[in-house]
Amino acid sequence: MTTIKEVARRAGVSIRTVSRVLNDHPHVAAATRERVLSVIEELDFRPSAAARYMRTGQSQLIGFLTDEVAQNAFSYEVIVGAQQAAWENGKLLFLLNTGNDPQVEMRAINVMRDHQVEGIIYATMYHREIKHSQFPADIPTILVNCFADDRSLPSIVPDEVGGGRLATETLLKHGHRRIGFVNVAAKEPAPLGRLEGYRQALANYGIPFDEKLVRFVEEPFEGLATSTYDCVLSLLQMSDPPTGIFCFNDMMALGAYDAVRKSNLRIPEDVAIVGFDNVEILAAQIHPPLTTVELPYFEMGQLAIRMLLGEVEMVRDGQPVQYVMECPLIVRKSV
Amino acid sequence: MTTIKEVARRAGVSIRTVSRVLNDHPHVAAATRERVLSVIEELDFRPSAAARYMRTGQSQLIGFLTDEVAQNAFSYEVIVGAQQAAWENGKLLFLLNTGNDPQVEMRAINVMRDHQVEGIIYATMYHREIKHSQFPADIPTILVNCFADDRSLPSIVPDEVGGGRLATETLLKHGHRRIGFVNVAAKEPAPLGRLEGYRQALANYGIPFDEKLVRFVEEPFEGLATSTYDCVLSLLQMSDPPTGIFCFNDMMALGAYDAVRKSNLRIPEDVAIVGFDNVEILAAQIHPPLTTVELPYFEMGQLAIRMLLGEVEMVRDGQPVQYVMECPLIVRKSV
DNA sequence: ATCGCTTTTGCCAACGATGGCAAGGGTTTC
DNA sequence: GAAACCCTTGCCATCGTTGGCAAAAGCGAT
Repeated sequence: MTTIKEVARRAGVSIRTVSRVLNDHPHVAAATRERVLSVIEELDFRPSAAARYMRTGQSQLIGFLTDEVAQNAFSYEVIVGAQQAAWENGKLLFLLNTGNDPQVEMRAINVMRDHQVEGIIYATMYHREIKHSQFPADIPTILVNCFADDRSLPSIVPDEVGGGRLATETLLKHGHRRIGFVNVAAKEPAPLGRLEGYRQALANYGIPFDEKLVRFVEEPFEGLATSTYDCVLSLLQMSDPPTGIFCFNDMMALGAYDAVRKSNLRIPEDVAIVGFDNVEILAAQIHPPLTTVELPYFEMGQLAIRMLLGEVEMVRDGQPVQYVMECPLIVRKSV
Repeated sequence: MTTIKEVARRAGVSIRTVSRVLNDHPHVAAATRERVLSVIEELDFRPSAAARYMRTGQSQLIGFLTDEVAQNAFSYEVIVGAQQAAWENGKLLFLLNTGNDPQVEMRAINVMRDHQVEGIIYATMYHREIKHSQFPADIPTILVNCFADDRSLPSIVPDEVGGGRLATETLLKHGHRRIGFVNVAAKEPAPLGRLEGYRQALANYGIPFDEKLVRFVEEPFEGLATSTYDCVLSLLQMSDPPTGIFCFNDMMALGAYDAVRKSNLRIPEDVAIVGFDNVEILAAQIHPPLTTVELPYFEMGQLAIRMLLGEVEMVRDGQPVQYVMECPLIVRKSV
């Protein structure tokens, strides 16, 4: 490893002078600067980040914690968004996956502290509530796709209600009046919020809520689409069947497609379908391509970094803020 | 930030003694150790990783570079695998996404050097060849899902040929003798290798290669499944149609499913289908669930770390080694 | 040549940790 | 009772960098 000392020796100047060149300080003769620069170039010298941190106290590091790795690895987008924003600001991202194990989580946070991270981003795979207590008070922390039980930390979450409303209104706008909703049964922000959005949209159009049109699928990942298939089939066999169906996510839309086809109906002519999540690999590939609501993961990651950097406020009126991100509609061909 | 100095002061001992306690050195009286430990606990003190590195020269950091973010974000598994293995060995992962921009790549590598990473892992989203020149010679580097043009760096790649053979033999084992292959048209290791595997499998069973059974789809991501749909339709309309179809990836299998259904045939009774990639969100959800070959991304990430740590050899007979990872078959219901 | 001013440069201390060495104190051995 | 030993502890230098301060050098004006 070449050090600043070696550069100084070769350039025939003191260490201090090299440091000045390195940091673009004034008061260095042009010729000297030139000479130092060429030695730096020649030796391919780069100052040690650790040593620099020691002196300046600026670690330039941001810790990124994730809980489990889910099937919907699309939340990877959060990481990419954060990484990109961090990079643009000269910060580096440390990645730690905790597998949702509280012990690992605690150790991970300690490791982050060891490295004097300037902030921590904690992102979950599913939108959910988490315990606040685990986070150190002395490091700025942003929650992404989750929020603290006591709202004591700033957070960024998707607007589930708005997304549900948007999906439903899309169907309403196209003239559908009987609209089915295949939801999942969990008591989590996503199913709860999307259902609320569904109700709001109906209310906006003056359509009474009909609980027979809302079905709940049990959670296990395997067979999610199959359960949806059954739901949609029974929905279509009603005496007054829906002409539009809103599916909790794109995987489930896959099951809905099968059910519609099985019923010898066409999408979107006979039955329109809207999904949620915009899993491109799925939504863009199935036939016809699925109109769906997108979870703005990339932007959420980006925003988290901006908050840590102080570009966006983290606290308003003494309260940690929660940003509720709009979920845009991705129009394809299923409506 | 509490420092070792503060701990020493409060415990009424010298810095050196605290350091000894921290590093489990002998020659510390039990009572003293106890006292120091309790102060550490009380102050919630953790030694600075940067300062420690300065003295010991052990950064414990590993840089992880990725090129672009592809639609198949499943390669995220590589990162998780690496992260987990790193964590188990007390190492930390730095994540940098370069967007496949050579300039960013160069700067990213420099940043890694600034932080004195002990090694670099470079992972690409698609299996491909890359230029070697960009990597510094003085930092151990492992390529994942790619390999250097001049083979000058150790690498880990999936066994495309073996995977293609496995997929094809799965169909052969189930009695299929006319087997179609929908490939993509690019001259890349994946399509080339899988085709070679397809040929080998046929040869093993003494079946002549029939080029009319192999179709090539142009690459654009949008409409991949649709193009496959057309291919498979024409395959099924042949006078001597295939009873088994091997699709280059799972997205394309989606198109194949549609074509088979359109032809009023059943999967797997009339036509069996095998995919590639094991994109769970897709393969496990479609009906019937897709039998497919898995890309062992997680294991590849893990192995990369093991190589960097010296648990697995990086060089044999003076040559950087290339690990060709077996791609296992995931049996579901489409064969 | 001297003075004063500005520019350029270098010395030294610091950041927070670790390791070599030696000093202090207690115990054992002759 | 003194020498030899071991256990425990502390002092100091060090890692690679930056910043405060002061010294040196250059330069124009007297």
